[in-house]
Amino acid sequence: MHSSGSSYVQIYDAVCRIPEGCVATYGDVADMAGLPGRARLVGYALYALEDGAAVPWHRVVNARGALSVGQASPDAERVQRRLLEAEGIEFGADGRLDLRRYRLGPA
DNA sequence: GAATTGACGCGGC
DNA sequence: GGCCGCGCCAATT
Repeated sequence: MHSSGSSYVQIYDAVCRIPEGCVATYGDVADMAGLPGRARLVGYALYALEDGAAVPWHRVVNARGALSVGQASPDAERVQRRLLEAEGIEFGADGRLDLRRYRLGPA
């Protein structure tokens, strides 16, 4: 019934759990969503997000501390960086952020 | 219905 | 520390 056969709702819920001013990797979100090892599914779920969704998708970055949104929309990457900086997250000269400082605990 | 791609992660060199 | 290859599942062609 309410399962809808899609675990994407779980992923969206996990992303919504990321506190402001912090970021999480695709693998972490997958783990929080109960999908260990399915980091790619997280990317698909966020890609399917509609413009205006109540999901802080900009707080999701790859394991390298960089933004992968550019692979889908080069313009979206700039928007993501803007939102992260607005939350107090600083980017390095290489366009990457400090995961050891902003990344959430695996749990 | 099969083959390919894709908002990734990790181990190995 | 950076680059290469494999694995994973879903959506698209």
